[in-house]
Amino acid sequence: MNHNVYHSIAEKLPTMSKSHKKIAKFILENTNTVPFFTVAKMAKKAEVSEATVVRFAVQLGYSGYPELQQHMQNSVQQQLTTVERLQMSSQVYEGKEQGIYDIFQDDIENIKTTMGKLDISAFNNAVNAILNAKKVYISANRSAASLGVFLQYYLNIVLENTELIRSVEELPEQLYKLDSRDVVFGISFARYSSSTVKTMAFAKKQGAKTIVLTDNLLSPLVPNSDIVLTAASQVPTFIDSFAAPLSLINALVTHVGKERINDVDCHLEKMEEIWEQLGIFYQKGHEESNES
Amino acid sequence: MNHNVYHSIAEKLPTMSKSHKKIAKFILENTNTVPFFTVAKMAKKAEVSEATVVRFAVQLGYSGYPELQQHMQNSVQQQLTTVERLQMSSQVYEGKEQGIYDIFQDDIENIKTTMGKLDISAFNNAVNAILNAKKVYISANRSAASLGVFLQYYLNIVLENTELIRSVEELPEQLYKLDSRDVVFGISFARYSSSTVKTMAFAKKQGAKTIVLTDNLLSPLVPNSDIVLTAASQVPTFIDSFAAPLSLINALVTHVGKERINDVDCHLEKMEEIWEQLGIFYQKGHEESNES
DNA sequence: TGTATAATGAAATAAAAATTTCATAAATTT
DNA sequence: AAATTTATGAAATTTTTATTTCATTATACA
Repeated sequence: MNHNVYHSIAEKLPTMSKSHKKIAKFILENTNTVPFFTVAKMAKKAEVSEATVVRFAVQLGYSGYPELQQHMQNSVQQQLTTVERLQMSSQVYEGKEQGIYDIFQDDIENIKTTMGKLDISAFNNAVNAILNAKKVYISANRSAASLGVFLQYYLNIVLENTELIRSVEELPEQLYKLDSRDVVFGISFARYSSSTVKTMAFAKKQGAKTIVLTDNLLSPLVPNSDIVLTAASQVPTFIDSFAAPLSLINALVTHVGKERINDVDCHLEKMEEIWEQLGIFYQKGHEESNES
Repeated sequence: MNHNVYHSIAEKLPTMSKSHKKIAKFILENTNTVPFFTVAKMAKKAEVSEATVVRFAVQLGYSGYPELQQHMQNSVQQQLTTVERLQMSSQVYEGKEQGIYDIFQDDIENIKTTMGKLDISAFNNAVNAILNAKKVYISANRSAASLGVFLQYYLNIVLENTELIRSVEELPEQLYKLDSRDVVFGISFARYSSSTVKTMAFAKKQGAKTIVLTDNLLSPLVPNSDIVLTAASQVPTFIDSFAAPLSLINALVTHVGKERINDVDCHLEKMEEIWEQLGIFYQKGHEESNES
């Protein structure tokens, strides 16, 4: 168990006193700044006395505050060296860790590539098309379904008119009344799902506005689309990496949301009420209520 | 005016005395550790006296060593808190394009942060737990459902024993026979879904191995989990950004897959056949076959 | 509800860190 | 090379920071 400072704090959190919890919480929420704090500053920020801060450190098993601080500082230093090492990259790593970090590194590259190749006018067209749509249908299958779920969830919060199509089978019922005021958004990446390809072809034929998110312009989705967005998804393994496409979807949803800022605020408030009534989101304080 | 401490040190280096050069050089070569040093440590490391270290700080224009230290610490914090700064400052984006790129940039930062903070042993434990599981259940709701869908899709290709639980309602039927050889994988981020929290609490009580992917150690999922993985998801908008968590899931699936390399190959071959028969994936040449 | 126990903060004390002093040793100038 | 200036380190001093004490408040227990 290579428990670092923060893990051990988090672990002991439940058994801590009120003030100690305040300190623990503050530390865990500010891991980047806290290692620099003196006892006095820590006490002030966490709204407890200096004595309590010292007792906190001792209770965690350290000889005093300086020792706790030392451990937190090491954590920051490690963090930086890890990132730096990776930035420099090219260095050969030993063992398993290499592979883990490589995947993150690949995703960063994918996002950079996506950013670099982004067609801003296509992006803006997509935002406008979505904003003006009567209804937005999203077609995404297989692994890309995850992207579809994400896009649908947030677009629906903003627009309240978004639906997810999971396969061609359920397509006809949903889409037979499709017209030019609707938008169909297709998402598919290499080993393109034939279901999504067919859906887009159908949508196009019906005269709907079609947007696709895919990996490149050779994708079979392209011929049937009015607006093409591309995102990099290459990693040298058997899976697709969707970090970059997801980031692009983030940007898309954010910009649609920005245009609809007032509507969204209003809608979010309504949603808040409903969520609260249904207990959709976890609330502090209710935590131990159903335990012995 | 963007002169930070290190720039001004580098600038004045040529005019410095012997001992001061020693200090300056040491600082510039150890920007990550030096901000934590006391005068004494600094003196020892740079092989000069404490008095000289103090004089060095004064000569640079600071009131004393603590002020120099303060500036160096700010530098470290800035490195780490691009994301936080954005949240604080809530600067209004000017040009639209900048806003688009900022989102990608934030996601890159999120991935870097996630990478830096990754607990490798927790990661390896998660991989092993999944590999040894009789069955893997994934609990993910709301926006995090997208991550759940992705994880389930790929884990199922590798292991053939993965199921997605979408809400507590369908929980009892799936989980009543849960035992210690099963793994339950919970995914939830700020505004934690109470459904997922409850599911994890139940799983833990039943004695299953629990893994969670969440944003930090204060998450309500943590108390009910054996293995905790954290990923950054902060962007200064109304949505959660899942690029970093997704990247972490990529890494996880890849590593599980690597361990099962032979099984996976074999399984993928079988899947290929099935996919081909069902026409799941798009094939060149067949594209217009069922059109016009 | 009263009692025992634990937790807390203000202030005193101890410890550590930074700064200054001063004698000495390098440079620099003539 | 001698005189002057400048830089340096050991030790003393000052300042800052951490810890302990003790009276008070909050919490748990019976």
